[in-house]
Amino acid sequence: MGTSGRRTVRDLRRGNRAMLLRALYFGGPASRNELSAETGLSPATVSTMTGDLLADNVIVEAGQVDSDGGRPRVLLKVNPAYGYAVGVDVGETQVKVELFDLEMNVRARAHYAVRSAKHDPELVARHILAGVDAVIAEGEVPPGQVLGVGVGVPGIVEPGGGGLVRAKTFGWQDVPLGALLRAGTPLPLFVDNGAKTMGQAELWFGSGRGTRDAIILLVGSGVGGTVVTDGRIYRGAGQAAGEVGHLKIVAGGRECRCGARGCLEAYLGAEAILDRAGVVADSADEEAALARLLEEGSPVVGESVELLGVGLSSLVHLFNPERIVIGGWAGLMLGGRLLPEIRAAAAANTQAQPFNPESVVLGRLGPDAVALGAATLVIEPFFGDAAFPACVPTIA
Amino acid sequence: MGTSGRRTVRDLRRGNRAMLLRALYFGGPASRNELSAETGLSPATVSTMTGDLLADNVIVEAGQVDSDGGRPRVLLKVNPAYGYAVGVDVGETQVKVELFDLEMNVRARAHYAVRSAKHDPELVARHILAGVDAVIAEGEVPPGQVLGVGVGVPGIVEPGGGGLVRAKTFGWQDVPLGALLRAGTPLPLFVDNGAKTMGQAELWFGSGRGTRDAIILLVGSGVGGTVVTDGRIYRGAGQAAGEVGHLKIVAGGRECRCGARGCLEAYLGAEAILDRAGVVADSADEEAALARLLEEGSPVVGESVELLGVGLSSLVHLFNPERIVIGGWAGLMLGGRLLPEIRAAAAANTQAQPFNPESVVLGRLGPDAVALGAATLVIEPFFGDAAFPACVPTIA
DNA sequence: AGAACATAATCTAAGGTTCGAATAAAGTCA
DNA sequence: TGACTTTATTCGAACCTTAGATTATGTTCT
Repeated sequence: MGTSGRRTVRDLRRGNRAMLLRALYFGGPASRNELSAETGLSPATVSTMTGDLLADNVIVEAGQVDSDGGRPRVLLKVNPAYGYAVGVDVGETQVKVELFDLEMNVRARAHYAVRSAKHDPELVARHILAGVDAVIAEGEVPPGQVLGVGVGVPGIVEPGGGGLVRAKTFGWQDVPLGALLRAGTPLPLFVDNGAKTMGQAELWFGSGRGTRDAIILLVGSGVGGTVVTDGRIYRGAGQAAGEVGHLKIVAGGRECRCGARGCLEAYLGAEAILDRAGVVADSADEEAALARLLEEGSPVVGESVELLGVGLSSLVHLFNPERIVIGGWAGLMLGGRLLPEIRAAAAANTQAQPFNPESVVLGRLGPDAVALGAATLVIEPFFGDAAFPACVPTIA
Repeated sequence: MGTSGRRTVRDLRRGNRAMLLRALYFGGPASRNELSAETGLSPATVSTMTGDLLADNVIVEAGQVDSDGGRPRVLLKVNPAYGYAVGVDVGETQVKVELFDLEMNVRARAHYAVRSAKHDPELVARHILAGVDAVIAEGEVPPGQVLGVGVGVPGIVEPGGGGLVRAKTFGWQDVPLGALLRAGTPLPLFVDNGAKTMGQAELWFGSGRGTRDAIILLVGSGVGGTVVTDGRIYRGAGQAAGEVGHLKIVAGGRECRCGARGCLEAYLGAEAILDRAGVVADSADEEAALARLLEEGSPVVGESVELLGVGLSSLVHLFNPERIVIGGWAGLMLGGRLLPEIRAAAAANTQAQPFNPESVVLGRLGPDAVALGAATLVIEPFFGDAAFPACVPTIA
């Protein structure tokens, strides 16, 4: 089984081109010589290939480096203005739309507040579409240069390319977001879980950079996650893998908003922590309330750290990751003060296999990472290996 | 990052050859035409390639199928006598050595009883080496046709190709099994965790066949597991992924023999179940004792099913597998009577994402699967994609 | 200033691969 | 026996990468 792999010589070239582009994108500006060493391709191949890429305007020259006795190397880099990607973050309280160039500089932003608890799908779709138009106009991007729109949403996106979203806690039950957006724009569309887009952002540009096997935890109001295996986000058979929030840590424990018992999310998101501490807070006030709890040194905080350690230990035993990144606003708040304690709790529960506590680190990207990661969905196919079509499908 | 993928045209051919071989190995006898359809290669390529393979004696003709009005198709299959693989199962009570042909028929067997609780590494190595010689002699295999020896051991095999084994519960602490064996045979050696070799056996020939994303649980005296992602066993950054036995299901719960608390293995292996029921049993009597417990309908059994359901639910949320296979003697004993209850328990805890209870199935291979799977380690490189060197490293 | 040297990039010829189209092979059926 | 069908092979064309030679563009020594 597995009819994967390249077949013909032209696939070979496509793959090598993607590899070169990847090396250039993640390896910063580099000379043709360095590219040759990095990719294993011969200098001749690199030369012809970069020639093509320059002609296609995908890459540009980026100055040259002083020589030490020979012809100076001219540096190449991906052309940031070759194309642009729109990233959308559909959150609890707002819809954020951002336009990025290929270097992931933000060129334009648009925000739309959403009255909390009410997330009318059609309204959200209208916000997104309006935002896309707005940022493209504001960014003064030539039409035709927008490569696509990536959307990070709560919940699970069903496989199949329809962009059907199931997010019980968000009030969405089989919402055809993909179809709603498809009707409003001709641009390529990608819809994925927001925790995964954030994970991809941390993987590409943040604390997960350079790892092949990692886990990125998103601890906000709830708990989400991203599993990285062999350098790519693992999505499982039905695009639903990595739902760390519903990892069970206490059999028969607290009831989770998903309906089951003992989920990590029933103990660990900001909502759960505050609830356990007996604090009543609106979702807008959660941040301040959690900060207060931390300040007071509530015993609930200590328990949360212990329980997080238990969860991390499960993840370590199952995935044996090279690194674990804790992100999300609540995760960063907790980890910012208590990272040593978190590491210790994870280590105490991890006896059956080697574990380096320092492999647990904090995320480096802020809360904007969801939109940033969503935008990476758009450009991933360009750099991605066509032999691995495991990325999010385009909305048909 | 990721300098993977094919580079040159010759790699292309190697990859296509492997793909063809894989199609032939798992797709049973097939005609050239079917192979062309299966692999996507043109008939011309299949023809030249099969020509090579026939000349190399890797494949053979396997009769022909009656035509319905045209030239009959001649069937091809992998030549079972092209080479042989030895599989070794290092268990608690014995060392099992078996010789397989490429069709995985057993050609010879050798067993060595080990006094329980005492697993002197050098003695085990001597048993293995003696067994290898014995089965090769008994199987009357021409020397030079043995492709290698695969060994399934308890515990974790460190990465790096040294075959260093850490198995706390087995009494092994950094045992250089690879080196011990290397000193006694020139054959290619592969050492891997026994739960993973069993998993590979179920994946290739048993209940996991045909899946790309699966989890295979080995419930015996303890609990082990195998995670299959994208059709291959996932090993993580340090070859230690898939340690399902130490997934935590009760924070702060029962102490596990690994030293931590609340592990699945502290509740679910035969040893733990009997212990929880207050039954004292030697490892040789475990099987009968567990059967008795089941017969009596002890409440501990019901609890075990519930806890297994919790564990399965965690696995589903994290991996979103297409299938979960329950294997191992205790798993089969439990599942043989209580599969519906296990499925129900898993479903009850899985609210946050789609879950088909019938994706939980029982293993189809008996306890011999560990040795069988160990033998697959030997032949995997032949069929494996060279672009994915993620398999167990050869012992240097 | 000019020659010698060093490193980077490109060009050319060669070897290897898959593919499409034409051709050969081996049957069935009327 | 001859027409038809289906399977397998052969051959030339189109591409791709590479090694080695060549060209380009510096530095450094005399």
